[in-house]
Amino acid sequence: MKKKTEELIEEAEGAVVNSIAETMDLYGITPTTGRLFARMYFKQKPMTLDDMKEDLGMSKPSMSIAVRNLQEVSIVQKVWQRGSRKDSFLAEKDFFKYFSHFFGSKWEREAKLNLTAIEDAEKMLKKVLDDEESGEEAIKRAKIDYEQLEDYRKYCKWLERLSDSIESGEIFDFLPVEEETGYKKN
Amino acid sequence: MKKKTEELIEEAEGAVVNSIAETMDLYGITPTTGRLFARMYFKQKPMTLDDMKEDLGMSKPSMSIAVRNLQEVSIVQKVWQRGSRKDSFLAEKDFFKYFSHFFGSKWEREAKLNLTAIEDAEKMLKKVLDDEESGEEAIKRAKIDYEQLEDYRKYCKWLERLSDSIESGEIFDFLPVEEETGYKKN
DNA sequence: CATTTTGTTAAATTATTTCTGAACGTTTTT
DNA sequence: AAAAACGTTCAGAAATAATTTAACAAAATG
Repeated sequence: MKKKTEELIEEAEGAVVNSIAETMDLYGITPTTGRLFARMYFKQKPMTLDDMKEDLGMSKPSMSIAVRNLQEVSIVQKVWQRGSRKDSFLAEKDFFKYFSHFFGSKWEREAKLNLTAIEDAEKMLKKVLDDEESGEEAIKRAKIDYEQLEDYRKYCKWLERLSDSIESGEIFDFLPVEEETGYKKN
Repeated sequence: MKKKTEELIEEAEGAVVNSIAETMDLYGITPTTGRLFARMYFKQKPMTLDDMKEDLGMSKPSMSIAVRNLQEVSIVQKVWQRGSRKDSFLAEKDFFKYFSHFFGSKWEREAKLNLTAIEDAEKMLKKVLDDEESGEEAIKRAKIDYEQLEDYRKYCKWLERLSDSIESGEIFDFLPVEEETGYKKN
């Protein structure tokens, strides 16, 4: 029954593949990109575009795009394979690194984007506040907005620091990876 | 020039609205849902569906769905307004709470989903490993998968703890919200 | 240097999602 | 109790996004 056990393994992997793809979907990763990563996660050797194509039963351009998406969030790496002149790719197996890369880069980008928008907005609001001809209502509204944005700015700054401490691994000092389940340190 | 200052304020808010909507999009929040939240963020009073409809220039069903999405991640709340029998909604202005609710619930869901998939998969893999008739190759593969899944499980457990410490606010002990920029504590 | 291999881009098709007006069921008002 | 107001569901239309085939450009081979 060699066939049976192979099937069982495939089914086991399949369950996790579905789950990983579904959860990645929660964060805006498109389904096939998610599925590709999950499949790669179970491979012990680097995959070429042709491998992926065959594995997922999809076209090569689709795989090209999907793998690029994964590279962009640094959870898949291009590796060099002697002998083959095809590009080869390897998935990140350490989910802690996965987490760091994925959220680290997203938060960093989020913070940067919003900080510049906040700067722009605050400049305009200052103009309103400094303008003699601004109406009372406008002044009031501008003031409220400005203060709110200052709070928002603090959050963005915090996000940046969070991002740093994620990428540096510092966060694992605060929240260590426990060795085994069932034990509690305190 | 009262008109001018109003416009300037609108432009200021608009810049941040765009930025917020764009970053929410990064995490799988649909554009109009993101835009709705961002607009609500700048309102000092609760909004009704009709307010939203007018504010975004969209249909009421769209607003109904969008606001439901926002409620689901706990960044918008239904509030009671005396006098009106329409439902009123208020956006979360504290982005730290926003962060907690948003990622807290997502991570929790992610962990739960994957943990059950891992359990299922491990059961199947055990069957393969215990089966006398399993081929050598199958055994090897099952073993590797099993060990990998154990690592993955540790990550999911960690995610659960992270989620807890986020929702409890404990994380702010580790990474405090700094009062002002430019100062460093150490 | 011509030929083959490989990865990406472009255009067209297909599938999916989003949006709206209409219909519906509930609740409130009169 | 009838009428009006309100929020949601539904079906179809419109807009987006994903996928594929075909064409292309770059690089390696012989």
